[in-house]
Amino acid sequence: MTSALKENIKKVLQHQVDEKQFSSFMALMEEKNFEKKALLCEEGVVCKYIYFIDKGSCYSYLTEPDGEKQVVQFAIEGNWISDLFSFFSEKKAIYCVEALEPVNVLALNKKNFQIACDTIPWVDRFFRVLIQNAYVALQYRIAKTNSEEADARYKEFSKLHPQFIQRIPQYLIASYLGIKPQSLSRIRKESIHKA
Amino acid sequence: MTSALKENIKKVLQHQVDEKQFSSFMALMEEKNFEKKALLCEEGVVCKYIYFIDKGSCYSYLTEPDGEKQVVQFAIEGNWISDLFSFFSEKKAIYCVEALEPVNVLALNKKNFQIACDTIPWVDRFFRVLIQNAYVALQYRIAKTNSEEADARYKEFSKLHPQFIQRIPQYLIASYLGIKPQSLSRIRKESIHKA
DNA sequence: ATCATTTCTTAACATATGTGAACGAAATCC
DNA sequence: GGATTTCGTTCACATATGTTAAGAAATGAT
Repeated sequence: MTSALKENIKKVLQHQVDEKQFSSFMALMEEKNFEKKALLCEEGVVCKYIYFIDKGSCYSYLTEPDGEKQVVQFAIEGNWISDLFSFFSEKKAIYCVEALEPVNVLALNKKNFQIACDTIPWVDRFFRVLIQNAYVALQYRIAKTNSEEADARYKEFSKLHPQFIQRIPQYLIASYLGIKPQSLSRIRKESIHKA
Repeated sequence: MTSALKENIKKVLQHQVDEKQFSSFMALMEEKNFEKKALLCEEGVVCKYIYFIDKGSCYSYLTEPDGEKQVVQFAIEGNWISDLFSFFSEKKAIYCVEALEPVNVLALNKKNFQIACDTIPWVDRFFRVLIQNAYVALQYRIAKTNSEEADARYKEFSKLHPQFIQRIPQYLIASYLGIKPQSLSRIRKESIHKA
């Protein structure tokens, strides 16, 4: 259960971490399990944890005034997910995080997050780099969302996240790409013709 | 010259900072001036600084294979801007940052960034929160980009950044919103009719 | 297995945004 | 201050995506 997290830390920091320090970090995390469709964070409620996905998958979404769900992020094994604004500000969440499959996660609450940052040398830096990487990726995603048409965005998404294509319902991928399910269906059909 | 930065730090950290520590931080920054159209970062070149805008404005953009510029961020007095990926990884930048008006900035290079993080207690946290806030805002922006039509996006942008509307050419705002200048012109015309 | 629910596909039509071109206004350059 | 370029607007037409609706396919429950 711990090895995926260790790999993740190593990848983000680009170096190995001390075994004992890693154990202290692990000790601050709670193992939790959720059924499919369970909510890990809920809109309107303060989000108490940031989650590392050990097994399974989830996604976060915003609910529009008209009830539409707008998908913001997907997360599978090895990814982190939360409503960061809510977690850090302790204000009500604006996103929901929902399990797509049964999930096992390591959950870190804010008190333990603070303790980890204060007592384990690389933790502060780890989260800074983690968020930094996410920010950089998001900036690129928005540039592409604005400049490319839907078929190119889908093609890039498939290439970048082939695992997601397998495991995530198309109507959620459509939302993530900013189009309707019918449009994604059309795009997929056309891409088969061309290929 | 220093008061804008002090305000910025206070706002991000949500508390005052020690005067002496602030001076040490300031001492690590270089004052620089750029003419309109000058490049603060250039695609293909490692971006050596992160910039705090003291006076003037800039924007960052991606250049598409067909030569189109895709605007990613605007920055005016009190904002930070850079190609963060390039700055931290020391790899070639994928964005350009260009002055929209003559600008005065405080520029922080990577060596000094490290020194500041290592020697001034709140600096590490300051940059983490800064990036965190930017990440949260971007996530919201992409959700809206995907779910709202161009007229609503423009309306929200005007409301959120009235100063930008005054100072930034429309064709750049159009790019930022993911539409063509002609479409923005049409949207503006229609919004006058309705109002 | 059967039925109910959810997800995906297809089609005809509606609408928003893109494209190309023209023009004038404004800004910039000598 | 006049020449030149850049920017904003408008229009007619092209195209991508949305909408509505129906049914097929897949999934889940009993």
